[in-house]
Amino acid sequence: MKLNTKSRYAVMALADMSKFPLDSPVSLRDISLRQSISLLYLEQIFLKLKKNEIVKSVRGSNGGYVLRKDPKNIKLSEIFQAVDQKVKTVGCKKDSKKGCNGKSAKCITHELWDELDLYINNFFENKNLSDLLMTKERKN
Amino acid sequence: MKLNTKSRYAVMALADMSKFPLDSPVSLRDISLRQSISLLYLEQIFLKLKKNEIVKSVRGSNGGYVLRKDPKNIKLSEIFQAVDQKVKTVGCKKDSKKGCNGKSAKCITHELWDELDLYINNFFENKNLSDLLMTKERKN
DNA sequence: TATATACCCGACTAAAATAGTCAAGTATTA
DNA sequence: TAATACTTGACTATTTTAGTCGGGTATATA
Ligand code: FES
Ligand code: FES
Repeated sequence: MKLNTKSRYAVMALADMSKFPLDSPVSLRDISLRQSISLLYLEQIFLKLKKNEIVKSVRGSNGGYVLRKDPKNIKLSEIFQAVDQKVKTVGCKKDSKKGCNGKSAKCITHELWDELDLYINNFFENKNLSDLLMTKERKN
Repeated sequence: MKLNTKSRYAVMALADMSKFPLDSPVSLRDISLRQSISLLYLEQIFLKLKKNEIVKSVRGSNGGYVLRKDPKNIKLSEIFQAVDQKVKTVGCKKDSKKGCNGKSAKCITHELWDELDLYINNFFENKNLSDLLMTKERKN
């Protein structure tokens, strides 16, 4: 049960952005430097964030990315979905009628993992970007 | 954010066991057949469960494994810990003072991931083996 | 006491996922 | 027109996962 860097960086980068005036573009280069994330990797991530309409891009010199919504309204679940990093706790195909064992019924633990899935997603559903910022004394 | 088979199988196998008389040994071969889990993989898993005193072994013909405690008292967190599959949400070393970026301070998202870590572990802490069994109508 | 059953244990490996990099662009502004 | 910054697809090294393999040892029962 591990969180991957793609999700972690996506949130980190967006959190970085939301500390700056929301209407002026923030360049990936700056985020890369401040947060020590590979620029090329960030580009890959932001392409997805853009496609999923979480940010919009401003090309050219002095360009960068701009948040499309107030940080208060950007839920972590949206971000995760955008970089398509889903929570996967069950062993079986989610829609299939078959179990993880190939048998026709769901296995004895299926319900448990399903519950865990919901539980975790609930966390992401109830957290937004601005929650990250209102902790006491944040710099860097 | 994905659950691996080791943890999933460990819980599945123990849940299987706890449906049988608790004092007579259950062989891995039987579990393997009922739950469609590779026997050799199960052996690997049970070695750890044994070392961590969740089960004890009975060697020889008619042998198998026996739960060391009532299923009611076996928390999922114990099982996960036994097969050493930890939850890892932060990018940094947990005890280190350094951040995931190599800098001297923790990153802007650290607190969030730490909270998530606690949140997930809380789930495992509050579930035990017997919770898996009391759902209506369980066979296979 | 022979034989089958079942646990014991370390080492090994194929395949998949992760965490990036690279190359070759295009658009915009100063 | 030079510099900045986004765009996109393909590629790759490394790590992790999900097992397998081989060669044991202990015990029950026929
Ligand atoms: S996890 Fe869905 S059937 Fe086993
Ligand atoms: S996750 Fe701990 S410092 Fe970034």
